[in-house]
Amino acid sequence: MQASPRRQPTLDEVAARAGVSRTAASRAINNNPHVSQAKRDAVQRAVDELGYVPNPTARALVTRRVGAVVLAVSSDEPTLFADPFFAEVTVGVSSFLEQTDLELILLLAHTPHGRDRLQRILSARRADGLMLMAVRGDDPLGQLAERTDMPVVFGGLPLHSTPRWYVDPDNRGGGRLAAEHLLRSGRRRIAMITGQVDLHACVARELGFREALTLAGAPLVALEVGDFTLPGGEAAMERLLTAHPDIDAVFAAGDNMALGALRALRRHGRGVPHDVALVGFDDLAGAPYAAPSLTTVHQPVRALGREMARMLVDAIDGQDPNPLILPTHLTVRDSAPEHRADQA
Amino acid sequence: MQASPRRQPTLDEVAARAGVSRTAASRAINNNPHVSQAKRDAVQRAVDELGYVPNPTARALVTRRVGAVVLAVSSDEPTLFADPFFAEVTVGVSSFLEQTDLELILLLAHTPHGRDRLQRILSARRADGLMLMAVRGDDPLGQLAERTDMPVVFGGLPLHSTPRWYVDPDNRGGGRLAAEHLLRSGRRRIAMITGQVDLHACVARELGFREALTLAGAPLVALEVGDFTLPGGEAAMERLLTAHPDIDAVFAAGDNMALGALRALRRHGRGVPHDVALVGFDDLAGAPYAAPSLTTVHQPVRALGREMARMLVDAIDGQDPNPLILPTHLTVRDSAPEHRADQA
DNA sequence: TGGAAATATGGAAGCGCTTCCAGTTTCCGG
DNA sequence: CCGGAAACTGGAAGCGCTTCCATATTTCCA
Repeated sequence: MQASPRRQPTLDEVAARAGVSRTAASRAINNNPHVSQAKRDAVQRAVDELGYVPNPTARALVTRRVGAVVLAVSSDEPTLFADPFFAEVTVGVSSFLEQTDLELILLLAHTPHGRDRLQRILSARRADGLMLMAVRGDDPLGQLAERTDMPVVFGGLPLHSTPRWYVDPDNRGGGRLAAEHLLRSGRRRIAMITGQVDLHACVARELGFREALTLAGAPLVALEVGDFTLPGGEAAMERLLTAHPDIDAVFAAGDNMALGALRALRRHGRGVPHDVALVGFDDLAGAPYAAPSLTTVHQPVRALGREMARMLVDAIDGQDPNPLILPTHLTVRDSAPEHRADQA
Repeated sequence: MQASPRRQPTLDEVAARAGVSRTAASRAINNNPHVSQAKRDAVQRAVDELGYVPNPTARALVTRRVGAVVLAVSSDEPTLFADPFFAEVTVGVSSFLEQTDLELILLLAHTPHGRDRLQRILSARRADGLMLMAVRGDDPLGQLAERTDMPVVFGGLPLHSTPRWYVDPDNRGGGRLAAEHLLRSGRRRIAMITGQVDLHACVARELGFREALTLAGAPLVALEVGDFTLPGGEAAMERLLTAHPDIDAVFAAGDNMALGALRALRRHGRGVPHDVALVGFDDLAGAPYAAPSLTTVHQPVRALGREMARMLVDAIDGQDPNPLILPTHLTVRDSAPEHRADQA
């Protein structure tokens, strides 16, 4: 390995030094079988001596493989990505890609201009594949993704269609778990705080939640809409408490909203879980640290990212991986214990 | 704009259609002055009709500009990036890059293999510039970054050297603010929870904190080491309470650690702020939602990312931007109010 | 009105790599 | 010792774009 030479050595120089043709050098470097061991060794030596590193751009030009994938998060508020949820997904994606030689291009498209950029990236084939997170019902990204011939993996289903490749947590099942748990612990005046209503995840969580309530013959006393943020959850809880002061349980479709709700409950002097039991969704890192610690539906966020990446890589390799639903489970903590008596 | 043609049109086809040479077409597209308006228009028309999008790879091959920058976060635990802090920085970076036509390559280098990848990216010039976050004292990335001839912007100073380009919050000043606040509110038995000791940010925060204590003639009763995580802060607080049950104030060098500490304090029945006042650092989104809400040193995290990106772009453009220290300020909330009496 | 200066133009040479294709060599069984 | 299969080898043709350079064309002022 040389100490940063002024100019990167090229394949030609490697070939010359190794005393082989450029073709042979290229083959040796790419493990193409049509080279003798002798040349292979000679090339290897030359590579080491020169500190040669193939120019990915030149390679991409001819192979038509860029060696990069895009993870796009579309939202109106730039803040969305700051949600630990996305960070965790990103970690998952990245941890899988680390095993490949694909790079991760992160695209936070929160303006029309940002979406244009994604559009351009797609039409210019600046990436080999695309992961799309949490597409809203009216998001043009959905159709945009359908039109490209680049493999696209959805993280979370879009609202109105079922794409070929997606990874989705079992939102419906998770919603059901939350309801069953609250019912089991004796709650009957149950409300819910959902997220953006045009997000499949919210619809599914609500659906599952309602399902279980209906099965038990319990009503959903009220439904308020938040936006997956702490202040959003807080405001929704405020509205809930104003309109229905007698509720004894709340299911928030996201931990952040649950944490926001917790604050509103605290301010209103409602004891959690004594007066009101609270269940979140996500099981983010902060959930055990809330006061009281948050009972929540756990979804494997990092695995979600990892599997999205794996699926995309498979798709790029010309396979046709199966869509994936990841299991959720309930993590019981203090904000909604098994039995009401535990806390009363 | 065509409906996704089987093959992307090339510059040659645009030129042919516009009835000009390829050279002229290229110039028209790149706003090179050496083209007549007439040809410019003709080319524009052809571009529109064909839905032509320049091939960035081919362009990069000749211009030697890749059109991408790397944001690298190096750490042993893959979890680090999941810290809302980094997510927020990323949002800042991304929001600036959105105005340019640079792409953001995210590299979470938490294994030796990950660092190799970064190394390869640098030597293969797969990016035009590099942003490096929170480099630890012994991190090989530091030297690696010095050896490359690609512009490198540091987010947070490295421990032992002062790079040419960096953006750093005023950690020392922030530490000072925390100490002054605690002293002002009448605390005297003060401890600190720092992060990794080979991180410049921690050293600087501690330095500032100690400075202000010394100036007031107050001792630093104890110092425990955490790792910027919730459990890390919790454990550090446990140790603190065991060894020094009489402390009446704690400064945690990060909000996550402060939140962890809060839990330990709660478990030990210590009232916050009545028995122990708690000050964090960062002012993450969750700080106002803790119970009690967290007094903390605010640092402009998103601005940090934005300025890193701006600085890098300037550096890539051949300018020599000045390093930047961003101001911090104290956000007073309930965990450490102005006056002890407020809460007693 | 005559050129010098300014402006426009396109041919051709690459950027660094992969890969087709047409040979050349090597290896064996007959 | 021969012929064909199998294994190598390297020349050359691009991938799609920018840009140098030499050549037109126009402009403008003395």
